[in-house]
Amino acid sequence: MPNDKITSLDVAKRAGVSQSAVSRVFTKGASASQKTIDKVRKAAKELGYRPNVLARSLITGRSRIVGLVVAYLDNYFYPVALQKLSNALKEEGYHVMVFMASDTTKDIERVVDEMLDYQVDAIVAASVPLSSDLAGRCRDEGIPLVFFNRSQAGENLTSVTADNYAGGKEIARFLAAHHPERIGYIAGFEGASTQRDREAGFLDGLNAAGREVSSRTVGNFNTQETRAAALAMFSTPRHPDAVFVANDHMAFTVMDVLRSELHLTVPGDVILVGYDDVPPAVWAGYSLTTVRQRTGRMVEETVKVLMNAIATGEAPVANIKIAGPLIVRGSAPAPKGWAG
Amino acid sequence: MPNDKITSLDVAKRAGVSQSAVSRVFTKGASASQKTIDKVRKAAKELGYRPNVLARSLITGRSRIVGLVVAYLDNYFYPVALQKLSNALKEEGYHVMVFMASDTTKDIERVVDEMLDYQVDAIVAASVPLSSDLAGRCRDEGIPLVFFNRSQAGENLTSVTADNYAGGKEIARFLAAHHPERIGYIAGFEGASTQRDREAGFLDGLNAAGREVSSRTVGNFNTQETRAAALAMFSTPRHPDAVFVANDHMAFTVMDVLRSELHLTVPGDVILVGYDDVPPAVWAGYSLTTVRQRTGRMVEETVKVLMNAIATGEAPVANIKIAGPLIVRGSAPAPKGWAG
DNA sequence: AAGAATAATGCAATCGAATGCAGAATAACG
DNA sequence: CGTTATTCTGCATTCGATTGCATTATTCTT
Repeated sequence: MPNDKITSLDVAKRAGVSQSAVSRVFTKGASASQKTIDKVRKAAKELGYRPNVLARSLITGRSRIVGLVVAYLDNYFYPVALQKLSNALKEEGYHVMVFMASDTTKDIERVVDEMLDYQVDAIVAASVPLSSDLAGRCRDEGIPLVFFNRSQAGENLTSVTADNYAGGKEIARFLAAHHPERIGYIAGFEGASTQRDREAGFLDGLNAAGREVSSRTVGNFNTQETRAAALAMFSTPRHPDAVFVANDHMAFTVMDVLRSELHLTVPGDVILVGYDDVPPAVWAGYSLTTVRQRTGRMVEETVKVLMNAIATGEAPVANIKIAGPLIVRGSAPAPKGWAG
Repeated sequence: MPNDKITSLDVAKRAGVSQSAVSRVFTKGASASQKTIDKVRKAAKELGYRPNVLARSLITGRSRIVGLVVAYLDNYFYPVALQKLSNALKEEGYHVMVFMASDTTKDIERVVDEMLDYQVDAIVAASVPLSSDLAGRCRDEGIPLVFFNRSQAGENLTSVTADNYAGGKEIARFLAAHHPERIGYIAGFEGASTQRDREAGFLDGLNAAGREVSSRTVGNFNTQETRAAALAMFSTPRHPDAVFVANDHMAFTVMDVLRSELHLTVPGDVILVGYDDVPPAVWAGYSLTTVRQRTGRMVEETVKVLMNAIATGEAPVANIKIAGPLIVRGSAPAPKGWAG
């Protein structure tokens, strides 16, 4: 109640200069004499003044807010990414506003509206399918948009993803080297580019090794369906003895089903590989062999693209792919002669 | 490039009304005739107009932004909470801006400054120790502040937490009912109220049952130290056969150490209870008995308190505790005659 | 149908800072 | 030391809305 809103004018009065002078001191790139700077800084400190970002945004037309749209936060991958993104943007003087979107088109549309209302300077869409007209809206408004962990084929949009195709291929090479009897694949949500690319790489890789998938079911990136998919695949005597599950979270579920419900051992009866390398993959209870998503690099690239787009005003169309290594752990040990 | 910034003035022109009229149509609580509303809505739709939230904030003095400070996002508990908080606030027309803070005082101070710069209407501090002068700053600025999942003793601040004391006590009752030989406790970071309250409840509960802790080590809420703490506690032959670990993530680590490194079985050799009920607790690989934090309720209460504080302008001092049930799973099955 | 009460509207000021412009102060230079 | 080139500074305007006030249009009463 004592001090209600210190404005640049208050500081100006106390420092004996004009309001513009105060503004200039706090606007980098503006010119002010050392004497003025000192006076203003001193007065500002005494009053506890800090520029009102919102007011500044109004006139500069930049809010320094980046909108992040996410559908789920319950896949470990996203919180990790969010954390890194937030930190990286902080370095650039930007901040993240979180927008949750359920998967319905209607909802996503509303979310985009809300982001525009807040005048976000850029949008990061993490695994959220923005329709092309929504993406167009953003382009029209001049707001750079990056798809994180999803690419949208055909349309010239910017995306940053893991090199899912290469990863899938590497997993194929790895599993084939074990010379298993039968190879299975448990797919994620078919609409997701991650799913498609991983599978495509996997199939091509198997092909190159003269192998193919003997069994395929769909887990849709959720626990319930994954459990069903695992049961369907492994309830028969001639089940696969090697399986690639499209992401880590599904892989955990599959492993649980194998061990607890079907009394199969991993890696004894079945060797199993996931994708993402989320934190629990390293936990001894799972010790999952998987391909790492290099979240740090992905975030770095995302920030770089965004900052560049904001600076130049023109969004570069690019599909950036970050390759990640295969991390060999207990669920699928290295085959004889495996060099990595 | 075609349409650069549609303002209320553009809409006004097209609808043949004054700019104030447009504003009134989009400001709820303002009066406008049906005719005007229709004209404006139509023009707005045609032009794709939406009010600029930042401009509005400037004059109303409310940004409709809630600042969330978090230190870690790598404990599953926080992403879940964030997701719920974001959704709950969306209902109220607010949005969450995320601020990551490392544990250093300096950094937290900077973060608070940044939040104030953005004119946030309220602050939620999740497990971050805001010093009392920082809290005072917020109070002075009239910004309601809620501690989420941490309480700060003595100082009259608002907090929303689980009823950690009661939870700890219940765990004691539960473990005592197993009549174990020796009972252990692995503590979290001693500066955290969650840690202190859980332990206090646990000790009092044991006491009431005529038991006490035979071994205590500290895991500090992080993996490395927890592993060391577990090794220290269980490397001796007369190790505890029942243990309460201060949170789930540490409990997973402990379980991993017991099983993979010390070749002890859970629950055969040791029964083990955690706290939080984060998603992996239900995974078959762990199947952890734990006390649930009712995140949904906690978030609800947080939002309620904040909205009320924003509306009335006066922050109510309250320490809201949400009790949560003990969830019995495989790591510590129900003892004979356990009713819950 | 006239007068009172209420609702709707436009005008103009305002929120807090950034910035173009023109004039003042300082620096640079010969 | 006089000029010219720079750097500073203040004035006034602007960003895109909201809102108090005065005025006009409606609705309600009787």
